[in-house]
Amino acid sequence: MKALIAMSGGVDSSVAAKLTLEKGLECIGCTMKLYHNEDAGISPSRTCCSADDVADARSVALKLGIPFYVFNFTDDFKKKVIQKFIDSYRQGITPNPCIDCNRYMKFEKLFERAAILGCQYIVTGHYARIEKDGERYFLKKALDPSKDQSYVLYSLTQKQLAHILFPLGNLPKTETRKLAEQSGLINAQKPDSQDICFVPDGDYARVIRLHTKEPDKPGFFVDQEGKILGVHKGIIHYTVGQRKGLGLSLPEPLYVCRIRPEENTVVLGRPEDLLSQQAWVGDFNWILGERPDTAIRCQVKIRYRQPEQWATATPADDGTVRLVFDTPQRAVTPGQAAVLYDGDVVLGGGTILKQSTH
RNA sequence: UGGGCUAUCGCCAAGCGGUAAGGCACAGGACUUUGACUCCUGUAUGCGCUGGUUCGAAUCCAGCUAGCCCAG
Repeated sequence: MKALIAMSGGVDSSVAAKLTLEKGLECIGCTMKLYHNEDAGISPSRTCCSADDVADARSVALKLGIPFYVFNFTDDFKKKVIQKFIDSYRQGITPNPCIDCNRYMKFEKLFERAAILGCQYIVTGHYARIEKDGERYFLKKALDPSKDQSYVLYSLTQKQLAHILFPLGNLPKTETRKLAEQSGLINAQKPDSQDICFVPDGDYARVIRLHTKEPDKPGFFVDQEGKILGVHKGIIHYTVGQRKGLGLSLPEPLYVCRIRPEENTVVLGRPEDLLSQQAWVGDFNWILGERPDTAIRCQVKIRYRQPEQWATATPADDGTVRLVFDTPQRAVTPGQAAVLYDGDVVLGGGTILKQSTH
């Protein structure tokens, strides 16, 4: 049995490779080159993170004695992830590029390469579990709840799950580092990755500007009644729930409640104005492959790193799902993923289309 | 031009003779494989200007300057 290991150069995927090897599978290591430095507004000559990350991955592969390849996915990444990221912000919605990267790069493009290389499995360093029950595969949360990444994997299908291994699903992060340490892996103490990979300095608006070549389009901040409160820098700079960076000094902090691209306005309000009882979710993937006939009770995660909330989910004929939360939720944000759970099991997920106060 | 009021950090604003609260904004950090939220830390040797009274003044007094409101 052969496995293709997606190695980012970080400690997690490195240990995943090691564990897969120890399991007796024939391993091939690889790193996806996803973007050029110019796409991220970094000097082409500068050997930034991505180049170093490839070097780390290569070093680990060498240490483990497995072949190592670099796949150039820059064209697809630009089309499927960066462009969607940009389009989303310009439409006033807030994308989660990591989810798209998983969906289109790791579990689509990489699957094609795995097939070509004769690999039955794709291995990644995600903290999540896959369990088989009869003919069905269940995607479950990681054993270590603090590192659980099942949220970003909701788009996986039965077909994909049958060919994926998550060796870290049962490990606490500390254990992963310990294993890396014991194996003498170069990146055992490397900090966890964070921020958007193609936005190294956190200034995502700069990257959007870089690609669109368009200047910011200032507009008005308005309150709930439509009264003008000030001037904003352009809607791409804001997201629902945002408080900081508005540049307004008012008697109390205000938050972004909604973004209206058609008017180029940003609506501000108080914390209570951010609450939503309902949300509609589109582009929905039911992991087991079939949509429930009736409404179901479940727990829902409406953003990464936020505890699940009880809700009733009603699937509609058009493929969307309506969520009614037991408790109104703060800053339900269009563009973010809503992922449904039944305990540890991921039922499915999709993209939040809109929310409603009542 | 007469009469009245007000002048404290980028914005709002406490202070009322005893040695500059607080909120917003901003900066840095923590958290984090998205954006946010949240949390922590920091931020006026100086209170429109110039003098005076006092052991001591943002706080009292005088003049000046600026803005606002009534008269005109």
